Amino acid sequence: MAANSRLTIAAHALAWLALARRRGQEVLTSEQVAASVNTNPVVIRRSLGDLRRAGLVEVRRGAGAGWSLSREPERITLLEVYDAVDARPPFGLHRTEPNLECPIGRGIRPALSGVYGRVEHALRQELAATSIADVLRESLANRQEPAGR
Amino acid sequence: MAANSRLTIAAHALAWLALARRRGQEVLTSEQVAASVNTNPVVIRRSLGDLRRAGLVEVRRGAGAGWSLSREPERITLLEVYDAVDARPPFGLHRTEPNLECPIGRGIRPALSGVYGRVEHALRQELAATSIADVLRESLANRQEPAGR
DNA sequence: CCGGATGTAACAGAAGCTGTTGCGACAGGG
DNA sequence: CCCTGTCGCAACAGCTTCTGTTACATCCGG
Repeated sequence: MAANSRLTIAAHALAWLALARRRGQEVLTSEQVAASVNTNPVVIRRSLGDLRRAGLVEVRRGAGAGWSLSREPERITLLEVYDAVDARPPFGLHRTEPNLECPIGRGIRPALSGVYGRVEHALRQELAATSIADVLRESLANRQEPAGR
Repeated sequence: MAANSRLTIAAHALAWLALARRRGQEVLTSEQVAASVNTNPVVIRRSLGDLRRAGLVEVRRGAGAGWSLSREPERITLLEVYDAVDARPPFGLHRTEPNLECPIGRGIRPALSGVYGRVEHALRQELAATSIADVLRESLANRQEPAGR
């Protein structure tokens, strides 16, 4: 499973920030977020750094520093997160140029680019339909009760 | 560009087989296909082997061996090719389990699975809308004339 | 049988992602 | 003014995946 988990990590961090905000805690440190995602704080700083450059979160430095959402979670879509983390597109073209002497080799790349463009568009539409608030709500609805307690 | 070019390679090979069939040449060797894709014949055999297991192409062994389409290119969709080559899904979940003590960590995975499932569904619908015959037609339409001749 | 082509294993190189360490930069509090 | 906690970022290792390559066994039409 070496697939892209960047979008997952970023969405997790944002949902956690959204929940903290709702609970009245304005900022979280990268270490606090990392504790929930179960990874290294530097990984979280990298991810939140992408989101900061995209204007989705804000950071305060110095003592008492931490991260907070730039706007309400209802107005942050997964599409924005997807663009912010710069995930790799699902399909790539030939990594070496096809043989241009061949009629297929000559025209296949624009042909597939068209198809892949439509796929990407459909993917983006789906991501745009879900907000961080939706993710947060779904997460809270889906949490199972602790097994034996 | 380490992205998945498997679908691209397979679609290229199939379009080439479709064109050869239209021209009256029933079978092509992996070497002939590799010459158009501009890669190693073993790469093509791997790819076409996937397609053979999915029933999209047939292979004849022995002398005069080679590959041919199992059915008309109009009836082979890119979705079938996608399933045959077993490309990786665009998004992956956490590679380490999130912290289950945290309300987000507990419910985020099913929440994101739902979103990712909808994305995958949209992607599949787009791929199902394009056939190898479409790819062939688009390729022939898009080939640019040789620069100076 | 022979020859040409496939099937498949094994390996190397390149690239990407994650995790980790280390250190400089920054700012609020004492 | 310094101290301390936190971020920013570079660098590196480990892992995995993908592609390309070589090598060799297997198959089967002529």
